[in-house]
Amino acid sequence: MGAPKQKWTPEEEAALKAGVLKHGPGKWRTILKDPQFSGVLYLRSNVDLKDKWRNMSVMANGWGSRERARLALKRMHPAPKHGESSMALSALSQSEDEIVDARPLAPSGGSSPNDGPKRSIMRLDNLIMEAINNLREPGGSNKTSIAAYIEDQYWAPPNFKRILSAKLKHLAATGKLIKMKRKYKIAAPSTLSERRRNPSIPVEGRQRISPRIDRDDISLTKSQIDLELAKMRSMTPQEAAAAAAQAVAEAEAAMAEAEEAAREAEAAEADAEAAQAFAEAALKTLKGRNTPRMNVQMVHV
DNA sequence: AAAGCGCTTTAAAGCCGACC
DNA sequence: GGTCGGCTTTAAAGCGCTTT
Repeated sequence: MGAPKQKWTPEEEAALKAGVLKHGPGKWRTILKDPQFSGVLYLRSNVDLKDKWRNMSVMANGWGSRERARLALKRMHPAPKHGESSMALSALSQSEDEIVDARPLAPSGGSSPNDGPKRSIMRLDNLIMEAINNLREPGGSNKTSIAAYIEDQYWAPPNFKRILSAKLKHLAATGKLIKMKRKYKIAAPSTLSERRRNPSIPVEGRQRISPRIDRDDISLTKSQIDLELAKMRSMTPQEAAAAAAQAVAEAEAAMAEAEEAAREAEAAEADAEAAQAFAEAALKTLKGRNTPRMNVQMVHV
């Protein structure tokens, strides 16, 4: 790894958001060539834009930073002491495990995801095995076909592909699946069939689950993004360019205000509680000042 | 050109022993 | 018992290469 990390500045992030609003996600080269954004993004490649957008999307889907997780944890379990922290974490991970592997995937056949306890506990591990089993593809099934099968049979969360990738990687690493040329085969079918006969057999021990997955219903939703993109598409190129430029300017101004608010909060650190209340109040003020479009963009400021 | 994947870097958090 | 400092672990973020 030769090149040092090049951290994204708020201006670059704002330009990226505006570029995606104007051209749509996936048009990274187009965004880079756009003179409106090239001045800010001249240090970035199309791949940089793709990666950053992926990370930002992850944040928007609720895969928050550790800071957010830590704050949430503090609110749930205020200042766990030495020796108590493991208890608090285990309680948290338990609920998350239920949510992550169980909640998002429920049968789609007209029934709601809350269709009763017997089908509420469906683990992604089992679904992957089921998909590979039922697809019966020679040489195994690739991630796309597995995802297609599960999405066809069950309701999947917006970030399902990413969850699936991580899970496939984990299963391959633990030897439950064999990966060959991007295709996955079940390594130990006997174990699976035994588990089917006796569903009480745990698939595996409690996994450490990231807190981000169960928050895909907060902040920016896909429908909101689609709505905004549809609005942009209905505009003339001039209107779109003007709106994007305004978005960049508003985002920069909002971020400057947020930074100022943070500085003021730090100055009030004599009382941590008071500082936190101040930051939240400042955030509300910022959100209130922005247009509806900006509210979408500023969700995870 | 875009997407996917795997790796490294970095920073924060946790752990633990030494010291007062 | 409390705290300080060093070490380890973990996960986000960024980069490079490969595949589609």
